[in-house]
Amino acid sequence: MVQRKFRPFDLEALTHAADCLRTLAHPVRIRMVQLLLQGRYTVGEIAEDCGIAENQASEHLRLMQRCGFLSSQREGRCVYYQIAEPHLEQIVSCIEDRFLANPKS
Amino acid sequence: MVQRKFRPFDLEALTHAADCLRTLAHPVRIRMVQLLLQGRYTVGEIAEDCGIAENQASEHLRLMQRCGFLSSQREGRCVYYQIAEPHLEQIVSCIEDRFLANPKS
DNA sequence: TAAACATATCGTCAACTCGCGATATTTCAA
DNA sequence: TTGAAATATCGCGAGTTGACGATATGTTTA
Repeated sequence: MVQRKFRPFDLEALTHAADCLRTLAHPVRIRMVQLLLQGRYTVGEIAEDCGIAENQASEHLRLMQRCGFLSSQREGRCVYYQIAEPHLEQIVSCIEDRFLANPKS
Repeated sequence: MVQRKFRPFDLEALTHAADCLRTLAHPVRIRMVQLLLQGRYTVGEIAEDCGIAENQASEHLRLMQRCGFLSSQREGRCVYYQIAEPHLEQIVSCIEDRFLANPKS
């Protein structure tokens, strides 16, 4: 019976949320997160899965790392990326439920 | 023990999901959805809550209506907007959990 | 019908995004 | 130490987004 209190208009928090959402709002980046929810992968593996060039993959990954979604470690020549933001699973799950589950308009 | 089957790369579905996400990825539009989750409101009321001009509010509302998030009816001079996509509550709830609950970086 | 109100649309401009080729950096192997 | 592999960064150009003032449309009241 907890009435969700209606938040004040916190422009800064809303802007931060919007920035992070926008970071996710790209077909390739959603795909990358789906892949990385399965485990850690190198830039090359991710690029191949998404069918894009390595430099583009690197750029997308950098954006998502910058807003805290991903982290990376270098191992030898390769750099492994992985999910760093635990809420991503829930968020992507919502998106899958609505947009990627059963093809509806 | 259901291993979530790893989806094929469906560019069209991913693009649609990304388009809709991008529609939500704006501080004012997130706020509008939060407000409309409480009930239906007119353009003027929404504009005032968000602290923006009516024409801008109208534009934001149009974008969200176009991708199926909102619907509207005219009643007299006023136009009422409301949530049309049931999944929005869940999605915004995820976003609030992560970004709007307790102020963390 | 004219004026006022509520909303919608248009045009413009600055800012940002994306893809892409070129180049740089880091690491390993020969 | 030279070259190749893996990744990152840069610069450009086309396209998109957002804010905003101006104008248009639809509705009610005088």
